[in-house]
Amino acid sequence: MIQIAIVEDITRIAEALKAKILLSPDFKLKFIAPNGAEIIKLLERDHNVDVIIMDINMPEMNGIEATNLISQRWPQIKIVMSSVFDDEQNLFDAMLSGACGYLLKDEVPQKIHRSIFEALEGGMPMSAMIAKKALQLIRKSSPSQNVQDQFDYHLTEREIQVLEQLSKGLSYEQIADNLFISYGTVRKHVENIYRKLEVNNRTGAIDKAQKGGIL
Amino acid sequence: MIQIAIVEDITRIAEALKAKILLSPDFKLKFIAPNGAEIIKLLERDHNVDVIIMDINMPEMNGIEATNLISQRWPQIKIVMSSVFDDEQNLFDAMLSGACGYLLKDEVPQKIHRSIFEALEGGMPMSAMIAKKALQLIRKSSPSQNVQDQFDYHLTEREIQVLEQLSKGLSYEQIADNLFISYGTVRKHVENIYRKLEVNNRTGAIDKAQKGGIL
DNA sequence: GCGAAAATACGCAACATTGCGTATTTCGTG
DNA sequence: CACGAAATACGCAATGTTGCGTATTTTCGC
Repeated sequence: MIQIAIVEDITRIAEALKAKILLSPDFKLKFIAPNGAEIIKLLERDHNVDVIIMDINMPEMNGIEATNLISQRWPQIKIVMSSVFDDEQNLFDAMLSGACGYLLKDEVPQKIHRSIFEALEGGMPMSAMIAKKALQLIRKSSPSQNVQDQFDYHLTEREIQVLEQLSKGLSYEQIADNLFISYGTVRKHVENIYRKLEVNNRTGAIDKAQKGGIL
Repeated sequence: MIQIAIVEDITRIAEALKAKILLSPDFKLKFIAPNGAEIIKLLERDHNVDVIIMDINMPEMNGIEATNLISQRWPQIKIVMSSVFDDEQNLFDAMLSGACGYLLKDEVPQKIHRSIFEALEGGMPMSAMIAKKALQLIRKSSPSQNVQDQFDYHLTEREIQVLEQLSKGLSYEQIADNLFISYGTVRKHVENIYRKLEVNNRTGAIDKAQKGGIL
């Protein structure tokens, strides 16, 4: 069962979204919050959430700020933006803040369902209009000179997940909590990461991972 | 019925892809071509094709060149790249040539299925690994530096020096040694840095400093 | 189904980091 | 000169990290 949260200030829209999501038996709607501050309070009590659908314009704390905080503190939670705006700046801000996808508000249920699965699989779900903008952005960005083929340190999927959380400054305990494994297991993963990267502390690992294109 | 074409030189892979596509009754496999030159000959006779799944590395005419030609001549045809390579340059070339999506070769049937629909709807279907790269590209080309640069954390010169050394993974003792101050002083600087950046560990400080343009 | 690789988990011990309090000295500005 | 900000410095206690050993369970390809 995939745990979903909706963050949206306009009740009518939140209800519509809820209805669309509940059409599928794969999803459980865990939280509905009216703004960023509220969802963070809820997550502090229980962060067992897979995907958050986040509005951008909200009172109290907007979607960008909230996404910044959440993606820092619980990096394993996937955040998909939902907005009526399809401009470049909002897309940028969303992506920079840690969102993995961006949907416009009038999407049909099937598209929303697919987007949630895509987000979970590490994809980048977007509405057609947004995809067009994203494509333009990628095409505009200059062809990178340093296509320095990354070394393959043979990190496993799980190790990369741990490394990502390490790089955000989370403690072993927080990482264990986020990934639903024990403190001891996190420690073992970290040991293996350090051995593979040939470093002996967190900062060295991050440095090497960033230079090697892992992060 | 959605008309599909496969362009792939390795018979084994082409057959595997064909099998995956034929799992769905929505798709009709119209053409299988071994290279870019061949698919173009076929399209010249009959271009009633909705989506082409195009390999990149092929003899005669590679996928990038072929995509360039096809997207120019039959712009309504959606082209999704398929490759074993997940590097930035190939992604970039593919997007420039007119492809709308990029899949890695080992995708499961459902993902391919979804990707074809997404392509038709104007989306940007990508494998998880590719989505990650695309996200990096977008983030790199960010014009919105001003969003973060607004915040001045009021770090002093000395604090920035300490922060720089912190970010390289040096211990307090090494930093003290490098800056000709005592261990205790380094600690105090670190405390002040963390307070100003509102973090409580080294990695969090580095993360924030990098995002905020301090480092 | 066998075997290898990965993921899970814990204990011990050494060492490093962090938070808080306190205090003195240095330096530039009004 | 007086003031405040910055830099210097140390002690204590709590917490976090790292390295090493060991061990079981799970997953995946052959």
